[in-house]
Amino acid sequence: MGSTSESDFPPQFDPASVEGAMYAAWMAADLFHARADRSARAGGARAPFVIIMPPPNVTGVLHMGHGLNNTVQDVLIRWRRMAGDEALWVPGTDHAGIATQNVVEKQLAAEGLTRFDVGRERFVLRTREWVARTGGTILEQLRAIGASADWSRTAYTLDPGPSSAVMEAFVRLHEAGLVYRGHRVIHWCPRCLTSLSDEEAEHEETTGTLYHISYPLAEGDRAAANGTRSITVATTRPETMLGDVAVAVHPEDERYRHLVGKQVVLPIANIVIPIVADEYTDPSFGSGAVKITPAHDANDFEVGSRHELPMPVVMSPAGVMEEGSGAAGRVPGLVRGLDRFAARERIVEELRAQGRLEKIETHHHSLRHCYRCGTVVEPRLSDQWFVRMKPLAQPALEAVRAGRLRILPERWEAVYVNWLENIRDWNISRQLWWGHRIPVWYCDGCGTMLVRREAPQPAECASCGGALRQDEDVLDTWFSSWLWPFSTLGWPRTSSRDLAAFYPSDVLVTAPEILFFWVARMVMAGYYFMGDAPFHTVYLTGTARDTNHVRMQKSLGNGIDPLDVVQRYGADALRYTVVSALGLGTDLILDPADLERSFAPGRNFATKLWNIGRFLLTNVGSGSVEPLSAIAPERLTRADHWILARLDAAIAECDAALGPPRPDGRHWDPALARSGLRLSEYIEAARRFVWNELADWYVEAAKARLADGDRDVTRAVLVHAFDGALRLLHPVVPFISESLWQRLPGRREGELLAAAQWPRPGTPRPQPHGEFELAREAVGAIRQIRAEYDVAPGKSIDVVVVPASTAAHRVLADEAALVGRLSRAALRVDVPAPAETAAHAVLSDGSEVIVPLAGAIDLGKECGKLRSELSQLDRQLASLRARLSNEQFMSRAPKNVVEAEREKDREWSARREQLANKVKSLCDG
RNA sequence: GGGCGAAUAGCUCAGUUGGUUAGAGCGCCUGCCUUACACGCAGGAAGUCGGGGGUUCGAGUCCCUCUUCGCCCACCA
Repeated sequence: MGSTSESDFPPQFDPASVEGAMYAAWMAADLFHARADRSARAGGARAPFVIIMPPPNVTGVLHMGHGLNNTVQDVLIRWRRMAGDEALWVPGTDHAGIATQNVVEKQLAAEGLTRFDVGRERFVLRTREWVARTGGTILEQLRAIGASADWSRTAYTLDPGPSSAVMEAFVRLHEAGLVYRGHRVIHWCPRCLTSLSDEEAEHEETTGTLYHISYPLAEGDRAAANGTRSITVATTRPETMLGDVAVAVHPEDERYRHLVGKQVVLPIANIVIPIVADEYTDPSFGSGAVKITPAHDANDFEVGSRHELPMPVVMSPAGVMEEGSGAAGRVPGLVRGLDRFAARERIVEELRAQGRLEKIETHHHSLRHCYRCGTVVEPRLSDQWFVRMKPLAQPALEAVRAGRLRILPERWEAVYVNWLENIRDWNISRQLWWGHRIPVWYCDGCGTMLVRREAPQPAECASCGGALRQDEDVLDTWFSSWLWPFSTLGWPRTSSRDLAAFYPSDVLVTAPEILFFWVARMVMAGYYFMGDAPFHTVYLTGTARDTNHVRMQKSLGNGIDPLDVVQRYGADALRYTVVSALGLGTDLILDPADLERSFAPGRNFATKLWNIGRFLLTNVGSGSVEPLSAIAPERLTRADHWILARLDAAIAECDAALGPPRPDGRHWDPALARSGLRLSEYIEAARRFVWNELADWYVEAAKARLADGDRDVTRAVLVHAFDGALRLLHPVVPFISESLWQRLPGRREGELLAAAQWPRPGTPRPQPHGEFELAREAVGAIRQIRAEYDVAPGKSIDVVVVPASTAAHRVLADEAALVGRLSRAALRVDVPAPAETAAHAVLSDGSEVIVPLAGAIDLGKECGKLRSELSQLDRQLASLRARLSNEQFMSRAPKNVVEAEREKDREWSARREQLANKVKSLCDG
């Protein structure tokens, strides 16, 4: 590093040969490691800036969603690190209960085994080994995209620290009465063989069938029922009728009032059940009578409880028809042993045969599915552990309402609030083997229940000395996740320095899908256990989708492997492409079939940046460069002032787009709460500066001056401007920017851009740098004329400029050489021009550009062009003047708007006059 | 069923509290290997801002309505 010879500079950046070494250099400098003692909260001098990484599944592999998400986090962390914060990005992985267990079960299935064949202990061991072997791959992959996380703090949900946090949280909540054992109907996945939380049972619209079945009145009741022989119920799940314990009608439904208290015979099962009245029944739906199956429907469970009805379970955990608890004699041989869906068909057949099937209609409704495997969820009566959520939700709601916590894009705040307002208790026990085992023991002898957090497990019952048996279940994966913002920092050890120095964190970057699963629960846990929200900002990213806007998914084969992109175009190209496409709240649309095109923006930019550096560094050379501060302002040219002003503007735009890193105080100022985190705007401002301003104009202007002008000043300005650009760009394109920055003259040994200071605007430019704009405009006008009249690119032409004012005269005369060079023209100022054999253009200040092109000018065409320009200007002027002479506009519009319109009027008038004169002399003569 | 959001150039998106002639990237057309870059340079074409109505001196921006997409939530069997 540090050399600037041509041989170091192939025309294209070679990411493969640079990225690994660069990452190693950052690691060697320990740049990503945050120190608690430097945090202002622990006596240090720096504001902490903390991001807790959403822990990917430990066995996962990197996909585009991770690429997007972690790029955003890395950009923010690198930005704040440069800005002088003690920046901490905590990485980690999640044991992912069901997901991981499913994978290992699949491996077993390939060997013809189930987890029950190998037993709990060996299964857990095997899973642990597999995780040890393949886990953590994803964290390695994050390094490949440049993630600057603090790897010394890498956490894993099953590590001792986070595990003790889980036990501590469970026990504390239990002591507070917020964790309890509940007996009720929950969502059950017959494939995963576990209960699920409400959030894990996802709705999906489906077209189903509504079966109308007639239940005959019991023999003794027929006479008393005024001739009514049967009652019809409607159901989408006939197989559950075997578990029916009643038929319910609305208490005020005149059609059925006389039947309440009578009994019907449940077909197929041939059991007598009562007709009850319950307000739950909707008289307008179906027949107005509903079958009640308390063990297989959450609503029916409520009805059953109210009427103290039995609750027979007619299905096995795997969804096979069987006589479970309280269901003796209810499941006939006809369906026994059949899967629930096969049983449905068989029962429908049988009902039809018995003449009990009255009607079949299609019915649109939504069914719950397991979020891990997609299986239709079966409501099932069972005993589970729950967390009482209402008390926890209150502070989490308050946080958003009071502006202590903001969610971007803002519209998600309403979703968050709505969920918390209607929150229901959280089922946290899972009938799995992979996870944190519930710290509860039961004594079979005396029935005592023991809830313990201590590591040595209790051996025998304290009251009767009987043997203790630990609860078989594990906790929901999300029960460890919701503690993540503080369990990773050492909680519950209150002596943890990290906890004091880095909690609460700042920004949480994640996908909207887990707003409820994770984000809202983290806020609740933060308030309950730490007394403070875990972060002040939630940034919800969009989703990676293909060109048909279908979410990228491994199973659909429409994914993009970020590592593939890194290999082809480099990590910077990947990151730039992602960031530049990341408008707040917009999805990332990429074409998996055309990586070339999808990542062209990033690849093109990387090459361009590299070549700007290539030119600039080889021309500046390795000799010492004066710092800009040592150069007297009068030595600077218009172009120098201009590019320095543009740099300041770019810095200001980047800062504005990134926004305030944290609220000022405990609450977000409503005026600022929605600002910032506009990553695409930030990178666009930086791109525009380095490409469209520095490269397109200043570097071009500098070529001549490097050859025969004031070399030292030009070199100083080039280096200063490029240094500023690289600093602004570094968070997005860390590898290429660092690689170039290392070659800038004046670097001290070992100095790294990744640790360099984020740029600040310089002092305001003392000279009117805006004058350079007139020169740029002249260049543009001449280029336009050249293209229009097909002047050969190599051919130099004569150009005359007639300035509109003495100020314009001064500027254009000074810059004539530059304008000439940039437009391949011999430029003279203020010489009367030949009228007819020339092409004409009028600049915005009214100055006129005249290009004599003997023999090439089609006067008719030229006049047509000028006339159309004139008439367009006239139209605009007319509407402008209408506005200016409109009383209401003049009295109601704000002063600055009126003033701007007046200024516009002056400029346009000057230009209009010039144009009109030109048309008159050229065309009307 | 309830709630929310979106509709701007061929594609993906910007357009700040209503106020210049609605922008960018990719794609397209024309011409250029101008000794940093063809992954580039220069020039250019392309939008009745989804339809209709309204408020206003002024509407892509605010209101109503229709159409079409998307998202979240939901115990009507």
